[in-house]
Amino acid sequence: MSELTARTPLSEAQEDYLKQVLLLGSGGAGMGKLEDTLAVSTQDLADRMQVKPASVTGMLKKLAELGLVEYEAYRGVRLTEAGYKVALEVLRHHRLIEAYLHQALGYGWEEVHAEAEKLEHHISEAFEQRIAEWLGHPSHDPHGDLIPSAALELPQTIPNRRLAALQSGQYGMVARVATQDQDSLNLFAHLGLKPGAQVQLLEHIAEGSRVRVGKERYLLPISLAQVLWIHLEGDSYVDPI
Amino acid sequence: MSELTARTPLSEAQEDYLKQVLLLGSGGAGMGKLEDTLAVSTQDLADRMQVKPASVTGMLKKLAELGLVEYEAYRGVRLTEAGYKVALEVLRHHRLIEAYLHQALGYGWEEVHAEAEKLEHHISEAFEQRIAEWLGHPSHDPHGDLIPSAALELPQTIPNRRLAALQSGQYGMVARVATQDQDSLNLFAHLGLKPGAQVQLLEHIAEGSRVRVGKERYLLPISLAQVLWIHLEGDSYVDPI
DNA sequence: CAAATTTTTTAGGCTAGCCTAAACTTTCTA
DNA sequence: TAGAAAGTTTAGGCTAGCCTAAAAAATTTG
Repeated sequence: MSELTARTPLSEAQEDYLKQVLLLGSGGAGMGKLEDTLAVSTQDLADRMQVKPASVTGMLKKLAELGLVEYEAYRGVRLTEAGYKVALEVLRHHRLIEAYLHQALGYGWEEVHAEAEKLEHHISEAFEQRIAEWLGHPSHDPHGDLIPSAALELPQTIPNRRLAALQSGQYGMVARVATQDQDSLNLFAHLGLKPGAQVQLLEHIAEGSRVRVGKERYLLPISLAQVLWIHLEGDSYVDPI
Repeated sequence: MSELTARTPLSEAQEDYLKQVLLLGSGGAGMGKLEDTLAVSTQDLADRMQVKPASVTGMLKKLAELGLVEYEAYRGVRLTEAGYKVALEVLRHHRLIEAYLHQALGYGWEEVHAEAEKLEHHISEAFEQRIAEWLGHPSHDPHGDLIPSAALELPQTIPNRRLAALQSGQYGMVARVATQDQDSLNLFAHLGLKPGAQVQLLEHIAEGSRVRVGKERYLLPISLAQVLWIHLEGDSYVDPI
């Protein structure tokens, strides 16, 4: 209805806002269809964009005029079909770049986010295509996040669980490390907790979650246990201590 | 004397201005030491930057305050030591990216300029290092331009000659294709006139320069003959017609 | 060497995106 | 359900980088 499909190229800031509306609206979990997304509050956007709420309001009005979001005062914002496509495009760039840096240039999986964040707005479709081909059209980036397809669609996501929601004894495979905080990423990398790693929940205590990774046992603060998504495989007995 | 070595990160526009001061100040030829560069006029910069002279004046004043250029009203501008380093860094990024796109991702040598132009300001030192390593620390980009070393030094350049300055019968190897105009690049690529190609000058006529490339004969407009730099190898007889 | 031409500068404006402070809703809670 | 807290908007400002028009300086030329 309201899409002005007229394509004046978007600014970096505009693309970032759209991306964050998508990420915030999809909840922590996978990322369903557009219909499943939630409205996002100005405040949440302000936090993510490291910007004051007043600045967000201004940008949302602009994006609404462009037909990229539906914005209703005090009731949050959500993407239109057009805005959704833009957001997915940016996300595809980001995640393809991460995968490429990791696999082609030997970056550590915990290092790729920052570099991709800068590059995602500046690569051409040709570049996107070439690295996608080089990578063999991967479905996931090095953090375990889904990469939107070239047609800008997201495959259905397998339901995983946060480590914080596991029960004592359950184990599984790290499916996603859903944080962008560099310190957290470094810590996860140091502990070997990257996508694909086996991990077992020992117990939840007040300070966090005790886990076993290989022969090591660690205590993960709650905030970290919240961003580690586990693909469950079963239960098992664990030797005490 | 006047360098404020304080490193507030430069804007994209500032980096571009510095790069153009370097390129314009070095004349068409190689690119000597800083001492050998000429002062560059506001007008020339305006042409290159696709901007009005008044805008250039403003930027030059800012760069002068930052200690990156020496600027004297009506007498042009030249880089300071600090500005020279910045310009070389940008140039290194640009040319390494060109080489990488060509060699690692299969871009045509005539396609790489535009993509590199966008990326050069957005890559980290880590990225620079990794692609330089992947490439084996190349000395030239796909257009035959010198790549500044990691220490930001330029090796001495071998004296070549413009095609337009060759005499009938002389032949040699294309050393550099010194244009950024996409149409010209496409034409050169179409004719096989890329760095490394053998070419012979048949004769200069009013409309341009007649050349032989392999078994083909072409007429190059003067403007194109001016940007094709040839490494001379000798003379030889050519069949008429 | 003075007049014409070119180049450069000044002055005033514009847009994008951010800011703060203050004024407003709306929502939560006792 | 009233008052407090949270969230949102308005209004006015700032910087970067560009613009135009007109003034001023330098250079070229007859």
